[in-house]
Amino acid sequence: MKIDPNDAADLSAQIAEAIRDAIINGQLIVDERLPSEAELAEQFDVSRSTVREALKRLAAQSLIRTQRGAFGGAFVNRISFEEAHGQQITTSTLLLSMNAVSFDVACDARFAMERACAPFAAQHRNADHLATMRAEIHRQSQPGLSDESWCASDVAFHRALVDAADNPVLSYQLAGAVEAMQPLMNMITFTARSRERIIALHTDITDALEAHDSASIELSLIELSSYTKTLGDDVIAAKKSAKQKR
Amino acid sequence: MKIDPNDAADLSAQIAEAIRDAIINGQLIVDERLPSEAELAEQFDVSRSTVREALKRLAAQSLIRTQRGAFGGAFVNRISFEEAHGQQITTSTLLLSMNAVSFDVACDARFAMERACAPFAAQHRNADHLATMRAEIHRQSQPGLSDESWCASDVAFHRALVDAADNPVLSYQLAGAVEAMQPLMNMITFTARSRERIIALHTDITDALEAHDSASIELSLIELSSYTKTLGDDVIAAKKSAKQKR
DNA sequence: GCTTTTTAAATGTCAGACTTTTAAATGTCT
DNA sequence: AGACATTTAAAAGTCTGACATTTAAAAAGC
Repeated sequence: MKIDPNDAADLSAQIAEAIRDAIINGQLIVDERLPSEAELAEQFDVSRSTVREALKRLAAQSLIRTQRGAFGGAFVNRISFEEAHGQQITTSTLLLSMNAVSFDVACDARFAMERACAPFAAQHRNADHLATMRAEIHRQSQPGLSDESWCASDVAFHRALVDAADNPVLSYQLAGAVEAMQPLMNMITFTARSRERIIALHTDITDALEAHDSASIELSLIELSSYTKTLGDDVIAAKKSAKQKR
Repeated sequence: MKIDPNDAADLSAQIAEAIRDAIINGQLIVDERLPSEAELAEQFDVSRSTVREALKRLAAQSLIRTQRGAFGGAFVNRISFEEAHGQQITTSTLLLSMNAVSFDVACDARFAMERACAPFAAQHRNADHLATMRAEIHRQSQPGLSDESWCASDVAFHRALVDAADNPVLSYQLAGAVEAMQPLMNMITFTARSRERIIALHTDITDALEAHDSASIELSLIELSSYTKTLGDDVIAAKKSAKQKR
């Protein structure tokens, strides 16, 4: 593990990179303890503060965890799906909010990926998934449900659909995309009529899932996608005309 | 921006979280300059080192960038698709290598997401995408191509297919998954016969893409997925029997 | 043999100094 | 007046050394 003296980057960034590389190509294995900060400082010939900044960088990416006290130190972290999922959400959310991604593009991506789950979900769904989805549909039917609760229930419904695919890799990717879309979805005010339409599609999806009918799930998702895009575009159009009036 | 004195976490983690939250709910906007390290230290009533550790955490997630010199400082970063993509690859790669994800599960996820691109790719593909894909097929046909070059060409081919969908959100998610699968794909030794089969499927995909025939693309991808899984399973079976002999 | 106390190693935090980088401000020359 | 060189100040980057806190093992006490 060496650092390049010609590299223009900061020392702490170089050290973080060296350690990250060592983890990625397996020179450091999961749960292995790194040398102490003092030892690393000596190895890299830098001060302890510099080593610490490097370690904080790695900790921010869940590559290591630190433990205080005797026999503590920095350990290579086994990154869990949950942690990776959390990072995905943060990154995707910011990406969408900062890059003027159009509602349609985000919506297309989200439902396309969800559609990708359909065949697996149709195959692996169990009673729990169906029960969750029906429960969320029931909640969505309650009159007087706030927009916020509606959106939360919508996420829960789709999350159950994704989880039904029983593929952690897909779940992690998808759930990230679904949640990242939430801020955009929250712009939409769901009227009673639009809710009714969405609930009908949710019911279709759940029925098709119960019948192991992947093709029907996909069809309903396509409809749901285009309907959602319509709603989103309406909101945007309304905003634009309000701006022109001013 | 306050920190909770009852929070058990480290100060630098708390400060990083406070600033991250401020960025996410838009209290700090893109390209806005944060107070200097000295000012932040005073605001949060901690030492400069602690502030610096917090800032390094944020820098590791591309949430801020720092610039030295007068009128430098820490600025809220507009996270680009490319950066997000890079983080995705690191995270996904580690996730797969550390969590004993089965080849089949990873393969399913990868091709499912790729299949999700098919309708959009069929619609938006242009001559460039087709040319890239045909060029990669040509490269793949060269006898004596190393396994490494074969895999690189395979990635380039699928990347072109994904890019043809013309949806940056999909590209970013997909390309991450495809590249994260590479270490697993590299375990496979591609024989002349298996290469021939894959090239035939690549050709089918490209032809279907040219014909705007989304359904055929999906069919070929399903075949490619199951064929890839067969190859992977063979490798795993061979390893197992070799182990038993020992 | 169990409980309590001690101890040492490690991270977390702080204060202060010095170095390097950078862009604006100032000065100088034509 | 404009172009170029120099100065300067602000800010991040780094280093040193100290102290606080946490923690688990080791030692002591019963």
